[in-house]
This record gives sequence, structure tokens and C-alpha cells, in this order.
Amino acid sequence: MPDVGASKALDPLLCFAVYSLERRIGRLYADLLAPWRLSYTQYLVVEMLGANHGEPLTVGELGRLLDLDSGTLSPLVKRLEARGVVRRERSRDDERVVTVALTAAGDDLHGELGEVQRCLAERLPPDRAAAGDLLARLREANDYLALHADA
Amino acid sequence: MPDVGASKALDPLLCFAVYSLERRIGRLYADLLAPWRLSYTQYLVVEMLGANHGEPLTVGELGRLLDLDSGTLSPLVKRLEARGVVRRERSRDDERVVTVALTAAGDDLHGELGEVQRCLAERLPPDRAAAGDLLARLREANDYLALHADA
DNA sequence: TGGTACTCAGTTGTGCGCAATAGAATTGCG
DNA sequence: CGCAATTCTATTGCGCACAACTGAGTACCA
Repeated sequence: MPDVGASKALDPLLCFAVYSLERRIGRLYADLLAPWRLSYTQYLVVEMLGANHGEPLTVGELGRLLDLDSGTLSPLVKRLEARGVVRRERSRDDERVVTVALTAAGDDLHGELGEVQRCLAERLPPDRAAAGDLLARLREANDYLALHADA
Repeated sequence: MPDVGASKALDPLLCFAVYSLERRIGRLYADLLAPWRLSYTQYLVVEMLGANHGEPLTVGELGRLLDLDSGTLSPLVKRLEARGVVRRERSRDDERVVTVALTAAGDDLHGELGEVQRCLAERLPPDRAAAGDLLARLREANDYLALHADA
């Protein structure tokens, strides 16, 4: 007979575990990224642009890829532009759209950031099977919530 | 033969999955807690105090329980105090310590928050085995980082 | 063509998270 | 006792995250 009470009590613990782990990983990335004075979110944007082979992405595309809204991305991209990492340009096809691309300096930066991934691998648990499992479960939960929970 | 390259590439995806899921859960909680105008972190503090059976907790104890520092907790607790949810008091034994306890209104609030857990269970994936697995793996990762990674 | 609905980026306001720092209280040690 | 080191909370400053809103630009359609 399943213990429904204890089973439901699992959910808050699960949420708290995700919350706690996210902050631990955030502190880890903050540490790894400190030499480049990048936040984790800024790093994600640079990686996304770098992975796009020099092609620009629009603010909206970045938002969909990272699940972030313009309230977060707009000032973040502006700060990256102010540092010369990124170039912002209004699209000529559609004046509403702003395209974002790495500058030459931004491309160099992206190259250097390969270092970060290696350092990350040294600091995370080495059990690849467990990591694969965890990733699969996280994506399950994420996909479930994307479909069922929020707007 | 293990594919080491792809294996290392797993780590950034894992981190991003944790990051994404945390924000999804955050939005879910924000939705559930909106009727009480509580943030998730405020909710955690109220739950911790409620679970303590009327006994106060110090700011430091709350910080250790939730892995939060005073820079986050001090203003948060003050906001809860301003709303009459919580009472702050300097310990007479040790004037450095501030104890935090639920007021009568805070205790009522804590009672009402049982609702939140039920609503949460309705919105999260119903597969309890997967949830148990995920929780165990998250804790493994969390414990590993607590020992190896940060200060 | 005129107007209405929609899309896109940006702004504002609030709260969290954390590093760095400050300052008061306590402890411990000579 | 006197003083240095430590502990504990609070403050400051910065960036992220998001809701709510604005305003410009575009699409659609009668």
C-alpha cells in the first residue's frame, strides 16, 4: 500500500533540492566565470551566439532558447554591448527586431570560454551514468511543467 | 568505449537543466503563493518556523537550514516582520543573535499554507518513483558540491 | 485604405542572491 | 584584566528574474 501522505510530502523536498542545487551551481559558475567578469546568464548568451557560427540571433530567439524574457535580456545584452562583447542592431526587415551578434572580441572571448567547460567537469560529480540519469529526469520534469503548469 | 567528449559536454546541459527547472518551479510557486503575497523564499522561512512548533529560530539557523546568507535573510525577515507575520527579537543571552518567531497571525498563515502543498502535488509530475529518483540524484549532486566545490 | 489586433524590444518596480564590508558582542588567551 | 580573533547580524552594491506596462512597428482585413 503506497504511503500517499509521504509521497506528496516528497514534492516540496524535490523543489527545495532543485532550488538548492541551482544556487550551488550558480556559485560554482560565478567562481569559474569570475576571470572573465561574466555572470552565468551572460555566459549562456555568449555560448548561444558562439554556437551559432557568427550568425546573429534576435533578442526574441535568445529568449526562447534560454526561456528568458525581454525584461532580463534587454539590459543584459546592453551591458554586453557596453563591454564590446556583442553588437546590437535593429533589423532592416522588421524595425521591431533587434539582432545580437558577437564582435571579434566577443568571438575571442567565446574561444577562451572552452576553459570553463573543462573546469566545470573537474568540479562536478564524475559519475557519468548518474549525470545522464539526472539530466533525463530533469528534462522530463521540465517538459511536463512546460506542457501542464504555466501559461 | 565511452565517449568522453560527449560525456563532458553533458555537464553544461545538466547545469542548464537545473537552472531552467528551478525557474519553472519558481514561477509555479509564485503562482501558488500569490494569494498570500509570499515569495518562495518567504514561504520557506514561514514553513521552517512553522515546523519548529512555535519555537523561534535565529537568523543564523535559518541561514544554515536554507543555505542563505544574511544579505538575503535580513531584509526578507524584516519584510515579514513589517507585515506582522513574524516577530524579531535580539537574544538576551547573546546580543548579536536575532531570534525570529511566527506571530499569531503568522501561525494562522502557516496553517493556510497546507493548501499550497496540495496544489503543488496537482501540478507536478505524478510519477512518484521518478520523483524519488530525481530527489535522490539531486541530493547526491548537492552533497558532492557541498563537500568538493565551494568554500 | 484605414483601422484594429498583434508582435517585439524596452522600461519600471519589486524581490532574491551573494560578495564585500561594517560594527557590535562574545570568546579566548596571555 | 586587556586585547586580539571570532561570531553574528545588518548594510551596500550589483545583477538576475519576472510581472506589468509602454510604444513603435507590422500584419491583417473589412
